[in-house]
Amino acid sequence: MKPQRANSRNDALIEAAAELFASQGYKSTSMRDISKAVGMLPGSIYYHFPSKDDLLLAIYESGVERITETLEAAVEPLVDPWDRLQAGMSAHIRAITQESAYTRVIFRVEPDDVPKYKSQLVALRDRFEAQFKSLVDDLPLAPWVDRHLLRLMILGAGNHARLWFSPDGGNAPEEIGARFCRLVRDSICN
Amino acid sequence: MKPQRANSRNDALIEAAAELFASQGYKSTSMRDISKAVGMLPGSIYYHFPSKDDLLLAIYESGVERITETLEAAVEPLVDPWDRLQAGMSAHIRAITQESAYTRVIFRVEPDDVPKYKSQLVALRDRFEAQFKSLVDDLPLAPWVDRHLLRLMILGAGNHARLWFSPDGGNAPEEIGARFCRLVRDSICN
Amino acid sequence: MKPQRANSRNDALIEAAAELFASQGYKSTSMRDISKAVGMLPGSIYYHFPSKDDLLLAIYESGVERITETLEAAVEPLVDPWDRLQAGMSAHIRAITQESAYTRVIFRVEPDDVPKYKSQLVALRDRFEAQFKSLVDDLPLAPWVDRHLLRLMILGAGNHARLWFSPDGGNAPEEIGARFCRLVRDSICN
Amino acid sequence: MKPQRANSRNDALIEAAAELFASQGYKSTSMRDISKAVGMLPGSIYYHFPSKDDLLLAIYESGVERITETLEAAVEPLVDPWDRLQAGMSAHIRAITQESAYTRVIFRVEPDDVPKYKSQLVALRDRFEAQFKSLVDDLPLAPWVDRHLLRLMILGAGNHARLWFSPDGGNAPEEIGARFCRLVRDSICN
DNA sequence: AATGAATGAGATTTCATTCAT
DNA sequence: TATGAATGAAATCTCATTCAT
Repeated sequence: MKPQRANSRNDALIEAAAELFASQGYKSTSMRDISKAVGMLPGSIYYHFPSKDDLLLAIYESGVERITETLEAAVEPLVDPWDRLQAGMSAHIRAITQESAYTRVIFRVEPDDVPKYKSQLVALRDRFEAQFKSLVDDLPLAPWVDRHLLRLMILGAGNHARLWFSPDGGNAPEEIGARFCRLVRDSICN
Repeated sequence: MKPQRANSRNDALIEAAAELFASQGYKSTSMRDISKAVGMLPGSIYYHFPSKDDLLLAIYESGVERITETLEAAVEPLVDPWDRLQAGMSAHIRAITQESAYTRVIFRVEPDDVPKYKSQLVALRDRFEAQFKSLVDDLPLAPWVDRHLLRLMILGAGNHARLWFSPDGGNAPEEIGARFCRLVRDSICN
Repeated sequence: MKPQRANSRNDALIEAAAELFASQGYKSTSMRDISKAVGMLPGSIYYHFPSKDDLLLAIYESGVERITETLEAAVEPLVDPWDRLQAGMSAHIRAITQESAYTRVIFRVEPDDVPKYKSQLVALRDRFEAQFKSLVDDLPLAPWVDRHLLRLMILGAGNHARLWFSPDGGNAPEEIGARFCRLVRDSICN
Repeated sequence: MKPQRANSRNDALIEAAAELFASQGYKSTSMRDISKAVGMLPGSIYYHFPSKDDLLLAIYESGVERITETLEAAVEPLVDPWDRLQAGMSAHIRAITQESAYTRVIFRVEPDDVPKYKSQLVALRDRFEAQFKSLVDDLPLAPWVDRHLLRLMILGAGNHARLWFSPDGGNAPEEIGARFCRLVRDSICN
């Protein structure tokens, strides 16, 4: 059984691409940028991936796999629905702000940017968002609450963190997740 | 009394560009696309705008002007802080989903896409977000509430609507705004 | 008799163009540059000149007229052939370095830049250079001297001043002309 | 032992560009012209040089290297200062009129044409001109002679040859150099 | 005499991709 | 596995020029 050695360049490549896609966007990142970051020539990338679009697809897939696993792992040991939601929100924010570039790419690059794989990318995003469905569905909520909209609000709030979160100053993702959760949960009125 | 006719082509141009930037993104929209949409040759655009970047900046400026005015108009006649927040959220969602392309561009195109004007674009985004600050600051809230984070949650929830809102099926922006507001305001626990 | 009023804009135009051609070169100067310098729109230039090439031709013609007149005026009152040469060299250097842009254009812009008028531009240059022919022919020279080559040396030395002459520091054109002349005339050996 | 074959296309490219810059000027030569001359597509040039400006800089550098080496080689075996000057002038004229296009470019294309590299181009020109300094400084001259001006005269005379030299009719560069030198050296008066 | 708007050709450059080695 | 060289299409932008008003 061959060790993962063969994939080592492959991994470096996809990782460098993820970093660049996450920070500059998909269209603004050229194959040359990626090749430079990983110390190859542009043409060499095509030994590993058939096209730039496929590179993105691979990153999306890796990213979603990671974020869903992370989320599942964070939520699984907990029982109380609110605890589970809070853990989920924290994991979401962490993934979007601190975790590897893979997860950041998912929210930085829009499926529209890659018509060829648009449906796949949308499906991958959905796969991630679906995890929140059960978290919200399990909550004991007042009957008037629109669970669908609640889920969208939570996701929006989390995704938005990508734009304002700063790792240095202030709070850790877990604290932000907790606070978000409490804002949603408790009556905030005076 | 000569009407603003002279500007009519200019307006058509910027509007077509806004529409394309909003739907395809900045990088994916070529000057050729824009020129075709408005019935010019690509080079002719440069009579009106010195560069593609400047075109985007103009759209951002127009867009922020519009959205801030819309928001101000929606909020101004109201007195009760929660009513004002709800009106603001509704206006936000409407601007992002239904209103002219100008406002949609602001949330579709990221400042990173245009390094030359990044700081200006960030400042324009900030100008819009600042409007929510007073709306949130005026709310009568429990002392434990982090108003800063509350504002970010509201903005995130609103911006996210861009990705899931469908004009045909379902609710109008105003209804979504109202529901979002209630989710935030009331205790949702059972 | 109509006053020169009608030509006033025309003159400003040609002068601005000369200034730009002299400092940036012909190809590097756009009609827009010229129009901006004179406070017109690019299209308006075409009321005065049928094309950019014609503008250059007019400048060349004006320039040669001026420089030949200046040279003639400098030389005419003198009788001694060496005095006349010295005066001619001084006038040449002054024209190339200090005088109006018209004369500077002649040596900055090469006929090759304007195929359409190449022969005319060459002829105009020649017209100027021809003036030196008689100056050199009148010199009392040793029989071994190649007057043709002497003229070319003198012209080359003078034209080259365009590249190193500095109006602030150092000598006036007249002093340079005198020194050049003496270098040629006197035995310079020790 | 592999020969420099890898560079052969590169050399062809730079050589073709030099030929075109020398004959048509920098601005009048398009990348398309160059690519056609060397049998590539325009975009392919950018594999070898990052920009047209860099192409010119490379040519300037090669050209100055060649001309300085040629000049040094011509002068080095000689001892008598006047012999050395004569050899230098001959080499200069040959380089400017007959030698490869590289050297002709240096005097055809002005640093002003490439603002980005203006200072470098000026420095390269200066490097060449500096060689004449020692040639002139070593001459046994009458005390009244301005060696600085003498050098400028010699350089001007030589550079000017670019405009009138004809390889077919008349004299070889060496003969012109010799005659120029004698004009400068001997008293030319009758 | 000049403007405002546009044209059409062409400029430089970028970029994903290919392919022989 | 990767390189070196190139392709071909398309991108942004420039520019001399035109023309109705």
